[in-house]
Amino acid sequence: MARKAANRRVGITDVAQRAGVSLASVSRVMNGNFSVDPDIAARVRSAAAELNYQPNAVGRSLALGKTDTIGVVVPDLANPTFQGMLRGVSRAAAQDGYRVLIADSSEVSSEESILAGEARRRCDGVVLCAPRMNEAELEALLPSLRPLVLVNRSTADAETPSLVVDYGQGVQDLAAHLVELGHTTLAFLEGPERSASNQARLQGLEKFRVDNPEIQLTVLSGGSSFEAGHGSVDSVLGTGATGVLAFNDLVAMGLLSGLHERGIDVPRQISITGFDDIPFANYTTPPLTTAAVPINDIGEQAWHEMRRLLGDGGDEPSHTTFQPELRRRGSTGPAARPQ
Amino acid sequence: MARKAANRRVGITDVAQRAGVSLASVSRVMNGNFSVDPDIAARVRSAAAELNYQPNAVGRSLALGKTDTIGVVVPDLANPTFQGMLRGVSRAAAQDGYRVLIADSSEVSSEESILAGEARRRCDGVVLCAPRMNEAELEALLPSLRPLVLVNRSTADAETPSLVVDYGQGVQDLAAHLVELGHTTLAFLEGPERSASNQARLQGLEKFRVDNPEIQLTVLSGGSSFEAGHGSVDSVLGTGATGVLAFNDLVAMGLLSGLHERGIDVPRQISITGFDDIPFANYTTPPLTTAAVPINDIGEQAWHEMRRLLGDGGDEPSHTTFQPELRRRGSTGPAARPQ
DNA sequence: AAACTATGAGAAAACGTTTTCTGAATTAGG
DNA sequence: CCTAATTCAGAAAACGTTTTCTCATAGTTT
Repeated sequence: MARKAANRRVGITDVAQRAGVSLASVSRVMNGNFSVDPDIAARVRSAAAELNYQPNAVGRSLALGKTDTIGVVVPDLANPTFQGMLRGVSRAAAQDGYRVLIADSSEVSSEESILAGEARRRCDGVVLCAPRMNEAELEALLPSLRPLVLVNRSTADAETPSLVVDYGQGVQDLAAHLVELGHTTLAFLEGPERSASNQARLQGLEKFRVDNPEIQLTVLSGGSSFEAGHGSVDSVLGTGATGVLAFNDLVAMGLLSGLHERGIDVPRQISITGFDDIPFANYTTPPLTTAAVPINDIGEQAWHEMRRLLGDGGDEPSHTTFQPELRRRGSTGPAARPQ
Repeated sequence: MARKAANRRVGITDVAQRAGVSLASVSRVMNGNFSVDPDIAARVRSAAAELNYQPNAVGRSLALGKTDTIGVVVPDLANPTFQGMLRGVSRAAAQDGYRVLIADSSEVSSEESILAGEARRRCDGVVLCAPRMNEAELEALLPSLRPLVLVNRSTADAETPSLVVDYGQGVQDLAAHLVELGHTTLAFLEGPERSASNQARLQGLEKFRVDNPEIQLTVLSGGSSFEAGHGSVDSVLGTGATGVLAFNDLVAMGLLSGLHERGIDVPRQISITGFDDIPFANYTTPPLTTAAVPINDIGEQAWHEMRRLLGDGGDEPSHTTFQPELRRRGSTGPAARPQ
């Protein structure tokens, strides 16, 4: 059959021609902006329907100077935390008719700035979640990314809103919970060294040390994945700790699994805490005691900040801090009596 | 300070002016397309650098007639399966310099067609994952979405590539596995009735029934979430089945958790199988026996099909079927001897 | 040395919209 | 009944690029 013909996409011009009116009128009808003769409106509408006219978004964006799209940069799409954030942003933005372009830096922090820049050029704004990017680079990039909302990261610049989690407080709450249960020897399985949120946890633990000089606390290098936790069994056991603060739920689950394989009972012999309260933290055996981070809300808030930036920009940019909430579950229990 | 000034974004015109050349030359230099006098090139480059020129992607897209972006429509961003698919597409597309716009229909199937249409208008193509959309609607929508790649769904139209999973075979493999373990009374906890993949499973089980007339198989209505599984404990126990085929891993995990609360031992008293092999299926206690769906690969393949569609379109559109792979793990075991 | 061919820079058209501006018609007011 | 104000359709400019086309210049060839 004829395949070459009618190949060109139908544009506003075709509709105008068919309806016997001008481009301007078609545009007006389609956007319902100005009053236009009902007769013309009807003609345009039917012409558009007959031709199955779909307005071209790119042309529209160019004329309007906006894309109704924001970019979200995340370090790793496989990580439940960032998935949750993305989902929160996406749903909230959709409510206001905005779409989300994703940029997954695949944990390659050198890519982050490039991706963020590219996203910004295609979108009206960027939500940046780049825990590993160093401060100087971020500072330099900042102006060219605006409107920008930072997640899990703050900056000297007061103009850009940021949503951060009080990891320091959260880890102190978890440690206090363990102490309360009678644990006196703790270990912290730390995350990626350069990660901002890892630093925050370390600072929190420093404070904890000052407040609880009698408690022994060892810091172990680890990572942020299930595998990192799974591989840390030996070093954890080496410390003799009865309470382990894992960097996050993923690590805790890995550790849990590793200890299980060794026949070590959790929480009877060792108590474990996670961080984040990812959806599955509740479903491990035993369920994970953790510090819950309202990650969906954070994503939603990130959008709200962005919307403010895109709109009038009325109020001051806000710098919200979210307090993690302790969830006591089965993975922590009373310390075993020193035999 | 001066804030109103220098407000306008710097465009190609500014660069041309500063370098003392024409727009055309700037464009040529920026894209490195044609040979251009080294002296001019240098002038342009330094001008661009001084002004910190960032080419406007929308203008570029309009001129080029392409956005280097594809849309991905998923029913639920909270579902690990779709997360995996999205990630696969996103990473593969990024390799080829493409970006992904996400459209989360939040399980509202009436939104799917609208979202898909909107995504298409903003992008060069659409990867559609809409298990609930009815056949007629899909068929009607098809032409306006092209280039289109269907995931987990096929259509009469041979032109649009599709990536499907052989759920029928997978569920038969799982059932056979249970039979092999000595189970004679099975239950299938079905998913959303209208879901295409649920239908495929039911068909597979019909075949299984024919092949194994001696096995008793009850179909129970359920859902696709953890909660659905968790809430099905009673109806499952009511069937007296010793082997349960859950719609997917999420449902299986919910069921597992519910049975655990009731003090029912898995797999000693009841064996459970999932479907998909989501990342956490391996980390439950006991780990889930399941039919592994290579969801990341599917996403990657979806991109490859899309790339073909966007490119020369050389070969025939392919309709790939992925075979789930049985993963024997701890949640299934020998049937208890009838006392 | 003259004519012809590369080479490459600039002017202008194109992409598909929205919106300002212009001008004609219609209505209201004096 | 005529002028002024108002409404609304169409022409044209604008958004920011890329690319075709035109033309001048420099380089080759006879």
